Amino acid sequence: MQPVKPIAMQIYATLEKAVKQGMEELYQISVPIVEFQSTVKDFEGDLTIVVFPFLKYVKGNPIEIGTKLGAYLKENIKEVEKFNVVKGFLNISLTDIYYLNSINKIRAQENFGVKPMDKKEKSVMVEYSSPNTNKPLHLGHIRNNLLGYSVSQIIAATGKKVYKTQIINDRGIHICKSMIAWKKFGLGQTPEKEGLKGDKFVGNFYVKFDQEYKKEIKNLIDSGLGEDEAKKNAPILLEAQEMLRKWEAGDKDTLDLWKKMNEWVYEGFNKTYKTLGVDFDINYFESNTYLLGKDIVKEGLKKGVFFQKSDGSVWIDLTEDGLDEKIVQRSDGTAIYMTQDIGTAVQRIKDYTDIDTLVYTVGNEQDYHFKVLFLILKKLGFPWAQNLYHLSYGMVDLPSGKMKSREGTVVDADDLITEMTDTAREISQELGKLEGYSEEEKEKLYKIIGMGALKYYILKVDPKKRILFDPKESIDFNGNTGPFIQYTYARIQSIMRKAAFDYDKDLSGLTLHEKEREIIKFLEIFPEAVNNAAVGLSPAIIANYTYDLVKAYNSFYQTVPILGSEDLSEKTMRIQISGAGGKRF
RNA sequence: GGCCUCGUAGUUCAAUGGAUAGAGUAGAAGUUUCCUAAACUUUAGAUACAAGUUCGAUUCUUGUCGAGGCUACCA
Repeated sequence: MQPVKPIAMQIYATLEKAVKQGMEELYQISVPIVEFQSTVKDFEGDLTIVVFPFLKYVKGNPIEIGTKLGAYLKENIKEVEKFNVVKGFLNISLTDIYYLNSINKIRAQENFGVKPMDKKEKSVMVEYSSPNTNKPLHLGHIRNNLLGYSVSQIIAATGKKVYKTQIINDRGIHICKSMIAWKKFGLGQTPEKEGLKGDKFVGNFYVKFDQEYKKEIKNLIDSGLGEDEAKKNAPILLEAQEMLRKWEAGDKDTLDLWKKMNEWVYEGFNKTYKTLGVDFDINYFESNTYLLGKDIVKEGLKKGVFFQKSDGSVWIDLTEDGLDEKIVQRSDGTAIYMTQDIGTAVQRIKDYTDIDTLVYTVGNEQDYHFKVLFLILKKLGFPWAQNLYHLSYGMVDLPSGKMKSREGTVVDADDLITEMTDTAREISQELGKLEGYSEEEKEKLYKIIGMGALKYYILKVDPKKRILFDPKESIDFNGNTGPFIQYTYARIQSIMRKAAFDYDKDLSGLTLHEKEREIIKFLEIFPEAVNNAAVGLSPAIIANYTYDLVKAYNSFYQTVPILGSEDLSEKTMRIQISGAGGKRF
């Protein structure tokens, strides 16, 4: 697995310059780009220069060109120890001294040398989660939350300030349904009295509403009504709609109940967020934003970006961009989802003048919506409109098929978290790994391990791909998993505790094991991996990178025999490597 | 119908246009005087199909087949 190929980064610039100069001297041509890649195992060398592209500029045999170039590099660059040429590939071996210097430089750098993506230093706002307040979080939210939070962390690691936000869908018919059901069937009940998490408590009433609604429909049909008529005229639905009208009119009792039920839900959400390890800097509530955007529509109409149909509805024509016409305001003058999103984006830039980039973590079923949204904002002429990103992710499938709340095939977030922790407990006890810890410490560790497994399992997959999630079998603790990485990390820490050594020892004269060089190569490209992940909005890049590094480390310590304390050379080097790598897992 | 995304070992996932397509797991065979064996080593196993561009294609283009999504005056 090589999402980012291990290439000795620190010598890049030197080599690139030398190659260009070499081609100039040898063939009197200038090559604009030098292509590097890591040398494939089975061939000797650390990094490889691809000669083929040079054939565009100079006629000749790639092997001959490679050989001459290799000789030139060996002559002029002291870090080049030797070289060989296979077909059009010039493989270069670097000296141990180079790696030793490199690891020292890496150690000295803050954050392992991760550089900001660009120098503008504007901040970024990342939106994720965006739940409805009528039911608990599920597996889909877990992928959303982990992706959004992880991307926030990655961008922050590149030196930018990140604002994490969620937009909470706290208004609308769905919450009114829960409210009506509570009034009818649960008056006086509270989550505390029932011993339930607040979101579960409210979600149960949503389910109850649906049951009652179905019952009423059936009764109406039995009394001779058509199905569509019955669906529209079920008394409990009419009550919910009436409640929504009251809410919009600002009726005090309705608002009080609404606030109370939402508070219960938030309390439940916050517990889940805390366990997942995600948090937010700002919350936006739809009850505050759902009227936004209308003034912008008015302005856009004036500018001619939008047009009005005879019934008064407002549209934008995107046929030139290969899309359709899209409505942005209803004929009765009210806002729709799109209007609201336009307004909210503008509002966010107003609220936080230091941001110029918005990232939306939303499932790929809304690809079209965001394509349109971004296009509209561009046409409206906002300068930041070119920095809008939809972090689109695939659905989470179950072995039984798609998750459908109506069919009861939803995996509840809290249940899943509990199950992961339980599995971690079982396996740990079976292996007897945690003897000597207190019960409290053990429980804490089970949670860390279980959540590590879940997070890694979700994040290692390319966001845009669907995930097949088998709660029983898919989550493993062996192999390419979170616990495997955690375990390696723990071992590295253990070395750090046991071995004392001198970081400033003169390292000249040491020789390196082949696998040590491999590990150093990974450390060298760590900044690149982070930046790639930030640009691609893909934690999977870092997950896979980390796994490769950990695997290289494991392979190393199994291969190289432990030396006596009198022979510090190899041991010291190894400890330095693990020290540098340790902090980042 | 139109548009978008995805098709890689039995299975779950990798691979800036580069060399012999990598890992985990499941299968077969091994390793423990060793910083914690949740490990390591060996072995078998795949690019849906067909054209095209290229020195070179899992990657880019087109078509076919298959899976999913979007195509609301819902959010």
